[in-house]
Amino acid sequence: MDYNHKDIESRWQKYWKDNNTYKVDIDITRKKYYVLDMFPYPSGAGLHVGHPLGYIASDIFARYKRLQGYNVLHPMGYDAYGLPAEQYAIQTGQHPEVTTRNNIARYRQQLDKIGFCYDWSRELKTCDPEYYKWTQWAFIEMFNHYYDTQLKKAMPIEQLVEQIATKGTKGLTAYCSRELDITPEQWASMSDKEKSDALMNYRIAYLGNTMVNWCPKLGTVLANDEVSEGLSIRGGYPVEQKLMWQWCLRVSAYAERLLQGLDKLDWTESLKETQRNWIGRSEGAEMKFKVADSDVVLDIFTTRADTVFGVTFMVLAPESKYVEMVTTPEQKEAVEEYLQQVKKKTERERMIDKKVTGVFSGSYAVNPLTGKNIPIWISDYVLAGYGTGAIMAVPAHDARAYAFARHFDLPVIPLIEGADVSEQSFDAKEGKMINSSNGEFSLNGLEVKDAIAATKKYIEEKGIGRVKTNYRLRDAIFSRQRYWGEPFPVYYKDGVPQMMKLEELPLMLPEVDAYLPTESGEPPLGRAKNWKTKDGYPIELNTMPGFAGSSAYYLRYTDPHNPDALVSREANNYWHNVDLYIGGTEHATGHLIYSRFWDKFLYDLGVIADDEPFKKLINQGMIQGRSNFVYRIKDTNTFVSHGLKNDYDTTPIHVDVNIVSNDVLDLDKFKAWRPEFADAEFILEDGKYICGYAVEKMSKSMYNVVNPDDIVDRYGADTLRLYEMFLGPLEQSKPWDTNGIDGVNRFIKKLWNLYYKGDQCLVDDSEPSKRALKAIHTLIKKVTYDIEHFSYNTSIAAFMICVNELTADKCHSRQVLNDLVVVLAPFAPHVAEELWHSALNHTTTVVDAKWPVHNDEYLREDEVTYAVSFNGKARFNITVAADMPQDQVQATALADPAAAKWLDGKTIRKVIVVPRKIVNIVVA
RNA sequence: GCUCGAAUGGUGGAAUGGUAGACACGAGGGACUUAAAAUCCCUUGGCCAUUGCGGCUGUGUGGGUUCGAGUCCCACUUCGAGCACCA
Repeated sequence: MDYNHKDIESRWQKYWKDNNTYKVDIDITRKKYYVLDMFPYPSGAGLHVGHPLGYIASDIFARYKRLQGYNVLHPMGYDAYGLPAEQYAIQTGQHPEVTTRNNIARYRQQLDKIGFCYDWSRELKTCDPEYYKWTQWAFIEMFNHYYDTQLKKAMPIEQLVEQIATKGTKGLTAYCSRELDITPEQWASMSDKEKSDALMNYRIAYLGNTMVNWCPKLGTVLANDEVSEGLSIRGGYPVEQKLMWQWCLRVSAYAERLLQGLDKLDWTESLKETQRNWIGRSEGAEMKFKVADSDVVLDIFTTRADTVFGVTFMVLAPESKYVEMVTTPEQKEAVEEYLQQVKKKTERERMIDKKVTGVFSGSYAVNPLTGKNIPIWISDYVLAGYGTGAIMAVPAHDARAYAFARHFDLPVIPLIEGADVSEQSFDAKEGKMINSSNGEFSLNGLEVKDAIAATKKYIEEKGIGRVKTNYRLRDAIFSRQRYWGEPFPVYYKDGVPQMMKLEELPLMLPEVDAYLPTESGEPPLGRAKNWKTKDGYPIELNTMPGFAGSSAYYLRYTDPHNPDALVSREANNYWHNVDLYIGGTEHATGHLIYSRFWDKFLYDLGVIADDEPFKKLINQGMIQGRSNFVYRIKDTNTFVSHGLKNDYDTTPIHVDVNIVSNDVLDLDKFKAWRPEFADAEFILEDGKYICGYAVEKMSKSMYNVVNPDDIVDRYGADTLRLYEMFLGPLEQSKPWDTNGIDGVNRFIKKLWNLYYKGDQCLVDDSEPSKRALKAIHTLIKKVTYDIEHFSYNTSIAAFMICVNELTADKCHSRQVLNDLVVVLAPFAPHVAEELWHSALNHTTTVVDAKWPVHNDEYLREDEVTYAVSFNGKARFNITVAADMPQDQVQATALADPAAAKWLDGKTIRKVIVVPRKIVNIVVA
């Protein structure tokens, strides 16, 4: 029989399913290995060939590990909550659950065709109440904990309450939004509402009145990672800053641990760097500047404490709380006008508009080192959300302050020797300090680095300031004004938020009559009937954001049906965290930060055993589209082939890549493609119509989407799997080009035809030749190494070489095929399984076989050819016994008649023998 | 602007500091076939030679280290990614 992928693949997929071949359970006799893919959001468009790239890579690794004897957990599920389903629901009125369910069914169908070894009994969906019960639970736990800066971990809020009640807030070691000053007596007399408000300063999940990214078009707030350059990532709509009451997660409390944790992770440097940037640790000092003739003290943050002597003005963010305190009556009108002006601008306008704007507050601050008065300005170039929202401006050594000073004609005092500040500021942190002395304390002559340290020490001693580390990482805004998300397990009693009890969970997402905000502007849940507790208290109307459900899903897979816990201790102790995580880099500052945060929190609670979720992470590259073009001659219906298009005035038109093969257009299919092309005419070259091409994003509108189903149908899943891996290095982005798939398809056919001639199976028990043994053991060695290093493309090249060798050797040895099939099984499981049973007559599945170990014995050569070179230039070859010692190789090379020509009386300075490669003779 | 990564044939891409271009696509030539498809064989970085062996050159640019550099170091160019009024 000829190789028939349809028959083989459907048969084995059914077998695996019927026999639960890939179901795994805790087995303490075997070591575990956990391989995870970033689960997909099931979009309406289905999978294109780019999606399975990472899944195939992880599947290969999972199968490999299993063959090596590990108990491999390899699950799959769906990130089912999300905006597209909701927007579709708004347009059509169809319940998002219905569209989500349909999309999931289609995804599953597509995935099943590719032959993955997922344990589907562990499948999960984030919108499943049995799952989101534990998302809600984690939120409640976050509400009930604070972050202790001394112990560096989350602690129960009751402990904090007790401390405040007995000792007040003085000396608390709790990470907080702002420092409070409450005595035990005051605490005792506070109302429930006041206490609740106070505690919101400490809770890890808290209700905060914070500046948020509000996207009017989407009608919801967005997290920082969902916004780029002032536009929403989804949709690209403008985002404005707005003060709103929102649920937040105190991710910033974990900034240092999130940063430190990166060091021990096996992730790519670039991804770790991205996270480091995002966390944005910066060491500096917080300093106090008294306001002249007032009790107000400005706290500012600076990384350049050394430049205090050059401060010529102060700047406050327009949103800063200080603005009100320092504005003088004379300046009130001007300040208010400026604040109005700033407010009108969107975040994006504020960023794009590089014009220097600002207004004088009327007040002066006192430089703590010089005692001089310096004006306090207000400008939107200072951000309210970073540091203290107030800065000391040193125009000589900061570009933004310089621009500001020049615009408003403020003085510039250079502090570094030789720095020319007549045209621009000198921002570099190097050079010797000048102009920096007040008689008592001097930095003059010091290097910048030493000056920073000296100043920090001095201001701490004098109580003017303190060393402070700031982070750019902000708390995560956790509320979304949407329908299709997890409801908050929160209700309000006299305006005080209360958490539901665990036994009341899951709090099910209610039905609504429409998915839009209510007329009064409440979120869609405002439409739900009886959205209150049984005691009649109103329930929170916001829902949770997308990252809520994806933050701990990897834990749930290890114990997916547990009704009593997110994950049992037993399951967690066995499966631990993810050994290998594969997914796109687009989640670098979103999911991968939140998940680490969530994990660390659960670790603090003692619920799980590891303080990092993903030990090793591989980012597969994006598969881009490869679009094809036809060239229509202007105002005609005639199309000219790519090579001749320059002779005409043409317009390029995208053409469906599925009717193009090797850039040659199928003319009949083109005419049938769209009615307006039915009577198209063509100008051909060499009898063919050659299309142009370009690499673009894979998308419907470019007609360059390739559906994996079509590939599987035509070539088979094994070919698809091999080809996706053969395209290039896993981590690299590359365009999908169906040209070339014939190569790997031919490989499978060659393999098949090596062992089958018609119906006759050629496998025999003959002793394999030396050549065959060398071929197969080279393969085993190479593939083992390559899988460990995720270099799948070179593995596949190794398979091709091996099969070519075996074909040339006419090797039908059972022993050789046995090893070949096992190492092939991770890559092309269906054809491997078929050969395993039909050709080798095994009764177990290849899945349970044992990974072979290569034997160096077979790789050893009898003779080795060395290239003999003189001064690095290759001249001739010598062939000697493989085990000849190096000095003899040298002697042989020098004694060769060909050497005489090059030696020719010259002095030999050195002879270098590189084992099995080169003999280099250095002559002078 | 700062940080990170990349640059190799017509194309995708191989090369622990050791004969650059594995493997595959495409292209050209040939075999089989009435023909096509499929399959198989040969050639395929460039230039020169091709009655022979072969010779020269070549991994974005310019330097350096080394017996020897695609690989290491320095400077530059281009492209990609991340961050970006973060004080």
